[in-house]
Amino acid sequence: MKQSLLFVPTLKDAPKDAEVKSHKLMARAGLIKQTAAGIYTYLPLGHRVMKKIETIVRDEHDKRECSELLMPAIQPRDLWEESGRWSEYGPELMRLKDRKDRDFCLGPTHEEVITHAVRDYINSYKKLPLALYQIQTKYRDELRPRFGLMRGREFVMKDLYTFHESDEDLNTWYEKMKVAYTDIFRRCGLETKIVSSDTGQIGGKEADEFMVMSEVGEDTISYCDQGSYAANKEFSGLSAGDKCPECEGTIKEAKGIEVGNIFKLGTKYSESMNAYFTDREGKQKPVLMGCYGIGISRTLMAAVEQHSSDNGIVWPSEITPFKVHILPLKTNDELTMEVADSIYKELSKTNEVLIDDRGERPGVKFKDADLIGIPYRIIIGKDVSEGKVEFLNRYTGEKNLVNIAEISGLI
RNA sequence: CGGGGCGUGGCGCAGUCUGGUAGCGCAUCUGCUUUGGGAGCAGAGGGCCGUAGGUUCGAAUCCUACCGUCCCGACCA
Repeated sequence: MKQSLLFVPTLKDAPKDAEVKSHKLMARAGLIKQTAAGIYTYLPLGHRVMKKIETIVRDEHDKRECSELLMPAIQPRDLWEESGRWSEYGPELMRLKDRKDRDFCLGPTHEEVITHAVRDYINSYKKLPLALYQIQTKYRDELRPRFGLMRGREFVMKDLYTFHESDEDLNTWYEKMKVAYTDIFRRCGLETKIVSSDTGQIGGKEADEFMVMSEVGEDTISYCDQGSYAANKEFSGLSAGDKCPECEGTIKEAKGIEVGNIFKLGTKYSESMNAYFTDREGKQKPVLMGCYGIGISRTLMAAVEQHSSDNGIVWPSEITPFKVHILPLKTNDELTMEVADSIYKELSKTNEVLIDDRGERPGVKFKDADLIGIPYRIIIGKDVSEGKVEFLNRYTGEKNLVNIAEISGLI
């Protein structure tokens, strides 16, 4: 891809309303642009990374026999009356009316819609289990949107819903998805800590959150310095210095970004919304449900927060918008452009390559490239006349002058 | 929703206290010179000063209301 055609509006100065590092960088690197409070446009580079994250999410779900579907963002009031949440949810629910004055809401989550979608079909234990997910834009009219993509009023989320005939089966899937989530975040370059949590507004029995340790996190995690115990401080009530409830260790505290959560919903929605099936004994039972969320846009932000300095991002390999960045320093030099073009064509056969074809000065190109954060950089400069270009590995910081012919072997 | 900021060309800001009709840096356009870390010189274009009222001969500046936005706190992927 030619950089001149990609639309990467980089900024020298961060917009003044950006506070945390990742927000500043995402604005400066031309990944996102704020449209309203808590509402953002994903520019081409940001969008590419989002798609990479979504690809990983789809891969890890599909291989565990989950099926993707797509539900509406606009949801009718009736379904929310059935679950009781039209009145329970409060002002966070974005409500609107159609021209006939009927009530709707913009979905903050999809338990109602998914239950409605499957309840007529799931009439027997033979139809279970079932696992359905979507990647979709969610709406929550937050009291206070915050920190760029960290807490938006509109955000992209993956939500999975599972349906079971027994607790054992729900537990099996719950554990299976726990592993899937850890894998997903690891592939996104994020190490997560699993902490047990309250079930909150969604309701249900048991829940775990996936936290990325970070200074800018909104949650405080109480964790054991020796064992594996970790919980959201808000619910556990444990503070730094307390004894671990599971072993001899001592509790410590850290800030975390919640990038995912999983819930055992039980029968909250199946009972209220009449999703019953006939079990092996011929009895009518409410179907057991689980739900599992991943904040896709928040994961994007967490990745930037973790993999950056003040000068720019260094993308984890699986979610980088491009793998290779070619910088021809003199765009008006024939040899430079010839070499740049041939390397570009060669590498593009098997890689995503961005070439900075703009007529900018070297300094501008370097600064922008640092910001944008593509892991491998090929600089075509002075030594091109001797058949050499510079190869920079941004993970290691290693810079080498290499023969043009050797380039493809290094990627 | 309470407390505190901020709103002036695309971005970052000065000017507001003490009213006199808008300025700086970057960016943009033209020309020349430059070309390995956000170039130099010369010239040019671009602003309902958040909105609406009010005070005044005169308002970016003073008063009132509203809107937007950010931060801190109470709720949440």
